Amino acid sequence: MTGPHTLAETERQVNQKLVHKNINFEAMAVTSNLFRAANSVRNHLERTVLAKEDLSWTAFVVLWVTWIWEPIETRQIAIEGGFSKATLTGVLSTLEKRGLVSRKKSKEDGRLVIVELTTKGRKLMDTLFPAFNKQETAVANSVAPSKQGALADQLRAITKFAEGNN
Amino acid sequence: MTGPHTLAETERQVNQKLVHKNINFEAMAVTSNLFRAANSVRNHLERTVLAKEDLSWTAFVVLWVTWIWEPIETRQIAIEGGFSKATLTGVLSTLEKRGLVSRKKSKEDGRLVIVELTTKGRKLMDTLFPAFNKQETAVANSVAPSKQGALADQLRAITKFAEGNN
DNA sequence: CTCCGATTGTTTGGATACAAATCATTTTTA
DNA sequence: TAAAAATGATTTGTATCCAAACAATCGGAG
Repeated sequence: MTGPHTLAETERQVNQKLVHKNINFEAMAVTSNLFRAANSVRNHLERTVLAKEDLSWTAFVVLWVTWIWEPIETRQIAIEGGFSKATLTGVLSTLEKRGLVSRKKSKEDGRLVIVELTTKGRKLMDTLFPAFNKQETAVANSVAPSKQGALADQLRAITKFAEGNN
Repeated sequence: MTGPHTLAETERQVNQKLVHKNINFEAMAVTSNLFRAANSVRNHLERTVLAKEDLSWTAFVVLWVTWIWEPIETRQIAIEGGFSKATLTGVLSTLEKRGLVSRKKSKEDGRLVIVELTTKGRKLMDTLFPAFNKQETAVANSVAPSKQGALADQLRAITKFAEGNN
């Protein structure tokens, strides 16, 4: 009977439930739309770009970071990509099995593992990233190009705050 | 030796690697900062608000949606919360075991399951959500209050585009 | 030199999420 | 009305991710 609610309906209901509770609605709108946007964009990019190469989101991020920085130490990939060392180990093994990256031990420090793209991996990124960026462009153009720089700045500010350990 | 890179270093390296490839850097900045921001905010809220109640992110979203709309059908919780029915089934079972929500079959349609908060669940949300919203406010105030409405609008526009099946 | 603590990558165990198959119920079709 | 299709929640199997424990290595302090 009651189908999914429109955004407007939801906001009305939320208001009615919370109006007497001294809630900051504008802040709520910022964060909830932040999550919605990030999820939908990720799904969009996975669907339109990554699916046909059978790459998970994290696998793509690993390839991307490696592409930019290679040769790169694994710990740095994890930091740059924003996931744990444990996750990285698994993803790297998969990518290595598929012949897209190579691991080798560091000569200066036997604890470190150095990662590079293989020729195959580099060739993949040479075509994959432009396609990815084309979709990024389409997504970003949902807001006027003249406003995109400011939007990125605001998101940076939010990240900076949230990463400070409050 | 090479520590984690600053944002500025990363951008310089990316530019150098891609400058000859006709890449839209501004669009790239929008999406990458969107993901960074969403992740860090989610971690921040989990750490500062949800951890002490031992609630996962999804569990909190389920409680929130139910709180606003109860009594509510499960399929609607899944749509509103943005996750699959399968995921919801598991989370609901956990929350039910902890005495925070109750399930009952619909009388009009035996396939449907109706969810409500228990008194305990309602009491939890009465204190938990204001605390949550306080952190949302702190996060949102990373950008000037006068700009927050526009930011939310831009994020809505991005979501709308990315959800259209292109 | 030799311990001892720190650092790094991997393994292990458990949580989370989803697609596909399944079961129960309702609605539609003939 | 009886069979078939559709709908909804759950179960099952699988993939992803992380924290904590672990093994290997490094760098000092004595």
